Amino acid sequence: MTSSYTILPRSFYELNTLDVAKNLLGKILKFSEHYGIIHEVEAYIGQEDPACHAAKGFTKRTKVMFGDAGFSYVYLIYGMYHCLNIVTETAGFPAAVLIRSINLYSPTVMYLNGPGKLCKKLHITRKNNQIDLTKSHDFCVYYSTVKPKYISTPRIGIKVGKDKLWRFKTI
DNA sequence: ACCCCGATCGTA
DNA sequence: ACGATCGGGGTT
Repeated sequence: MTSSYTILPRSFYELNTLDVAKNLLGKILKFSEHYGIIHEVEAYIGQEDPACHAAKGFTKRTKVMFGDAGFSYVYLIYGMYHCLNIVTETAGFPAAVLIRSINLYSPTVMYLNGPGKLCKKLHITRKNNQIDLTKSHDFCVYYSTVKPKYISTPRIGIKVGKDKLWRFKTI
């Protein structure tokens, strides 16, 4: 018996960010030899969202968020950890989904909670920034029919934009 | 050149 | 509760 994986196409990421975030729950993140089920995400939406890096406008760092959906946005946080995001919506509208935790199931089994720990374990760094996840077969997200139930909460670790319930976590 | 800040995490 | 550690972005 064979199995095939479908890479999520750009159209998956071009929807509004809250829907993309929820839809990413249960999908399979592949990076190099690592495979994990996405368990927790957060949405960062546009220049009006004070917690979104793009609230500062178009800069060398945020330009990827202003680009096409489906690209990786990886940045260094607190001088020692990296965070992985996937760009959403249309070019010109800066938004992304932060991948906060995954259930790693291959080649090792481990629950990676926290965006910094996730990137450290998978060896995702700024070198993996601005990669087209709809084209790469080494860094992508696979389709899955799983539709996990989830809870919505404020985003973690931010000082502004706490009123928005834009964190989605599989129950 | 200088300063402040931060989508984190491990330790206490 | 707090420090580690450094790049981004604004200011001088």
